Amino acid sequence: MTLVDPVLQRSSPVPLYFQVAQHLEAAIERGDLRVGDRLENEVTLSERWGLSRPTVRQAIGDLVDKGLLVRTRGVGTQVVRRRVQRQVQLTSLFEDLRSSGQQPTTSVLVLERAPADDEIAEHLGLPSGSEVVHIERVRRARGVPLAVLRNWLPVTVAGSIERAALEEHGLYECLRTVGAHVHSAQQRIGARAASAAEARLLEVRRGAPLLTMERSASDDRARPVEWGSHVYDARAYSFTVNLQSG
Amino acid sequence: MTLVDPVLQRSSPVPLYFQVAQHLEAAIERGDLRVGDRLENEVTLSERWGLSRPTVRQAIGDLVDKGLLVRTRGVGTQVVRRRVQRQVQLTSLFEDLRSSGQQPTTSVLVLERAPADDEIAEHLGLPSGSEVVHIERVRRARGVPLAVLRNWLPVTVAGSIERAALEEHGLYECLRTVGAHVHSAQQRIGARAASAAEARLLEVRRGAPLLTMERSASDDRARPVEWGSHVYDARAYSFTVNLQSG
DNA sequence: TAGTGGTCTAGACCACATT
DNA sequence: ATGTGGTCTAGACCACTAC
Repeated sequence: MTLVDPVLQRSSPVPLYFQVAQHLEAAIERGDLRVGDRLENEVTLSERWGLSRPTVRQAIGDLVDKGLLVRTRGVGTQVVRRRVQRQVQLTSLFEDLRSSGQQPTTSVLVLERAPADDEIAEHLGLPSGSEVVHIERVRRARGVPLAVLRNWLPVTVAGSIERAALEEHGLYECLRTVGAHVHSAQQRIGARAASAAEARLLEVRRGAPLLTMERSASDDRARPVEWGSHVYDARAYSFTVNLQSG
Repeated sequence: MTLVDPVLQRSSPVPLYFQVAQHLEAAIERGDLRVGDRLENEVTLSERWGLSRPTVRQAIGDLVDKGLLVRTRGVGTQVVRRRVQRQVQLTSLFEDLRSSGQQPTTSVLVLERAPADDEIAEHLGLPSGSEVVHIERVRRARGVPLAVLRNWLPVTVAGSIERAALEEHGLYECLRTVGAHVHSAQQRIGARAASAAEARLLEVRRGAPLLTMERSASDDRARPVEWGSHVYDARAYSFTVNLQSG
């Protein structure tokens, strides 16, 4: 037995199944349970830990959903991955530089209220011509521009966002501090040649390959929160997408 | 009450919670339940349908995971989306043409066994120089080439794949018929300028923007199944990525 | 205060994979 | 034949939201 029993706190507000899931996830992360290892069966675990089987099952089920475990009827439960993978990650020179201690920067070109044109209004589910917050930013590393980020948000959501916050933190971080929680987003990733204006902003030649991303984001009541249209220098950025059971 | 009761078949091998989930999903899809509508509470539903509350809860939970419903404690369960969204979808001229009745084609340039170079061997978790299956295909619509798809697979997985199958069906479809089930995949999406060779194959000018995708796929025991490196004409393809609770 | 979902129990029987 | 996960029941109490 390499798996230590969890220390369960029944008085804690943290649900028991969650405590168990955290314990198992930590054991996998630490390497106590390795890829390919089998867990003991659910009945044995629940008896040893003094829990009902459904409670243990819920914990295991959560880790299955996270992609760390697989259950096979008649066989058992096995570890298949050591770490949780994020669904989508923008792997960028910008983040690499930040984590390696260098200081990339974000400068805000535009932060204004303006009437929405038809396309923006449609994306945000607002009447055409409604006032919206329009943000335009440039990301630079060592002074070299790498990305141009353009966003439009309902005034009700982003009316109080400040320029200084946007230069220090990501947009979603700013939205959280204002109480807007993004629940789901749809992104469209493509590529195209740089227009003259984009080439000027990004200091690349006209026609250079750019990675593009358009995004619609909504809160948990399906209300539109943000629409964005971003372009990235293709040499500096790529997207990583992780899929399961496809 | 706009929601019709489900017809439950207790003798069916289909689980009750799944029958309920299908019934709710169909009602949402049909529009009987619209975005914003609230379900009756779980206790009432389970009593009316002659099921235990956990069974009804599991059905609702599955649709929450699919992103169709949201549950809020003290409030209730609401519809937030009408259709299930696929996690990642390659939206392409190719698929558009197929669904509009036109006939796009896939031609197999290469289907061979060859020793893996270091990079391929690493991606497939094999010793360097191991024999692998190497596939190279071109996708065309109306005779115009739109994508070049290059894949490498372990011989144990793809040893019996045939040229004709690859010209008729997608790679993953072929893998399923051979008993290889892809469980998870990691994709890296980027952009770059077309090399001379790529420009020739895709009939674009050298330096034209291409959308690129590299993919590692594994089965449910975390064994590598496939590694692929694809390039797409950026005018014809884009990726759609759907995120939740991010 | 009333009503909702969130958590938990202690069983039961079944389907499937392995031996 | 055995052991595993898959499904299901009939309750219980709690935490949160809205009024």
